[in-house]
Amino acid sequence: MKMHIEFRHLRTVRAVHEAGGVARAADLLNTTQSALSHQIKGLEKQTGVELFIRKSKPIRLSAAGQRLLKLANKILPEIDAIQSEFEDLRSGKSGRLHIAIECHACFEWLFPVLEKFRQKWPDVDIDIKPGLAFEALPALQKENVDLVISSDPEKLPGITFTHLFDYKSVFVSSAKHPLSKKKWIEASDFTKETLITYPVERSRLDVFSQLLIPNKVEPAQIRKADLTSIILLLVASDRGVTVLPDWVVAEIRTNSDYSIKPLSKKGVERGLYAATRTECLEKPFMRNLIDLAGQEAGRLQKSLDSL
Amino acid sequence: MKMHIEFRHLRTVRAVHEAGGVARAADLLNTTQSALSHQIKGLEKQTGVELFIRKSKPIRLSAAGQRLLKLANKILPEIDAIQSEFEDLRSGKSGRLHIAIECHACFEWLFPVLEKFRQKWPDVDIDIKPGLAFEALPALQKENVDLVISSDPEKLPGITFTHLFDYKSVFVSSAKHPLSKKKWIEASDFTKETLITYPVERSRLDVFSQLLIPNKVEPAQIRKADLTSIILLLVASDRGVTVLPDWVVAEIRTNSDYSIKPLSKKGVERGLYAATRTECLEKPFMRNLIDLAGQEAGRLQKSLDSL
DNA sequence: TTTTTAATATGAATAAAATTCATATTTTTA
DNA sequence: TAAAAATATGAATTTTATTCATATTAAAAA
Repeated sequence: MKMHIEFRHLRTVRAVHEAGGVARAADLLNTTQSALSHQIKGLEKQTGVELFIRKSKPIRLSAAGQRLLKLANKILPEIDAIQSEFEDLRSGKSGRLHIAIECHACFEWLFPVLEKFRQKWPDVDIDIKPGLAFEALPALQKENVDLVISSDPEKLPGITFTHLFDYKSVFVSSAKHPLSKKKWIEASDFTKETLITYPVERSRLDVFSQLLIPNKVEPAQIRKADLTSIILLLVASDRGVTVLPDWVVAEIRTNSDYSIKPLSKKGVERGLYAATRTECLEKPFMRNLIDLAGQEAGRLQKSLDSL
Repeated sequence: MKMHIEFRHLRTVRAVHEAGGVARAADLLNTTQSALSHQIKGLEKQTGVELFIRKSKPIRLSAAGQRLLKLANKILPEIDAIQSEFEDLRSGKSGRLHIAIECHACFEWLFPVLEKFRQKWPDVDIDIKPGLAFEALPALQKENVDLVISSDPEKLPGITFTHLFDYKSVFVSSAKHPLSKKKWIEASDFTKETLITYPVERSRLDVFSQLLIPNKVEPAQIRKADLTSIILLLVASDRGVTVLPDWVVAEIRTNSDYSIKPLSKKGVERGLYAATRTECLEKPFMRNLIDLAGQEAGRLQKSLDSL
């Protein structure tokens, strides 16, 4: 008295209808006539309703049975569909790729990479999660995101950092700016300057973490801007100076309005990494994304060298 | 490796989501935490997909798990619905009432009965099956129909005939017709007449089965018409004569255009029966229909007597 | 941190259920 | 009416699901 309607029953009802009889349905379902007979009997007992008309010999569906058939035809394709979705997931054709970015400027090179990726893996659910730049790595561990772009590799259990490329952080000012006379820029040079940065915590800005904080220097003023193009516009009109990755400023290298100088005598060089859960590196689309990122990095590098 | 997705799994996924955790879901489903844990594990093995994120402690649905939840929310209400439909069927609140009518004129009194019935049993699927007047009883046995209105009760296994009412077959002609002079009409009176009948086999027309065939009389001409009102129209304009049940002609009794006479000296009296499969008499709606038919018959009888 | 507590996982035993086999019964057809 | 086809049934068997006892793991508290 506890049995429920199960998918098995729906399949049986459908098969009996389509094959026209229990015996033929049994062939269709690779089972025995007896099994189906017991099954139907059990279902009828459970529901308390006659599903088949037994007075005719290949048995036919009763009105109630037809109602059940209707349900079967509605429901069974749905699980077939989800099974095949799961098959895509398992084979790595589809999946989730939710990304957190620690480094704000990275949008610049990430978007073209994602555009290529999207065309190749249309079934992968791509998203960029805003607002968790600081807790990006815990979020990665907790499977809230699947990929973190970071400059600070750490030893974390279950997390793998894949090196993408290296870049230099460079100082940018207007060509008219007094500091443009110098060969390189030191921390102390910022004391009297307005520094324009992305609106994120200092710890995530190379100019602070690599230069100003270690040297305990505070700029005269700090001004924040979202977009790289706006930062550059402000710099061009001499409202302040900034520090950006070299591949960001590649496009303005030939522009005589700007002056670009290394930070400190030996330069500030940093690496960029893709952090993923180690097991996710198995997934073809994940490896492919990291490959594409590496290729894009190579392209950027070449465009820098050629200038 | 052969297990399928089952309703059980959908219920579990839904419960784990709603209760927020396996242990609480187990309470909800009146089972143990262990059972659900094994269940989930089996399902994940089957689909090859991680349905839950286990790194957080009340475990959460993964992207794939959410897909499954969506399916569960779509499918589970559907079986709940069908279960309650079946419950209605079992309790006799709903059901199928497909009717075959052997006697063509019976539409006249059946329609008002069905109208009352329909209001009382809105969930019963009523239909009148045309075209199987002759094989009505076999169709009843084979469960193609559920009720047959018949004048010829037979002893058949599994079939019960319930008497509804008796009626007389009466002769109708125009008032100007020569036969309207007679006290009653005999078979031989038809020899020179045009007889107007419903378009069905002779065996199903009382005038033939009860009078003309036994007396081996053939009318001069036969003309067929579908509707009682058309037959009466033709009779009024003296295009022929007809034979109808007394309750059909009740409404024209007071109309001086018509003459109504008994068939033969002692009259042709017949019974009308509701034939059903014996087990269907258990169903409340079936008994009620037969009751309603009896009441309607009583009403007809009264309207005859009062004239 | 370390400890404690809550939540989930697991293996073996048990319980439940579905399927098969052999055969009986019923319906249809020749 | 017999033969053939289709379905039903009971008991044995196999498969599957659940429980129990306990281990493991993640989160919360100290």
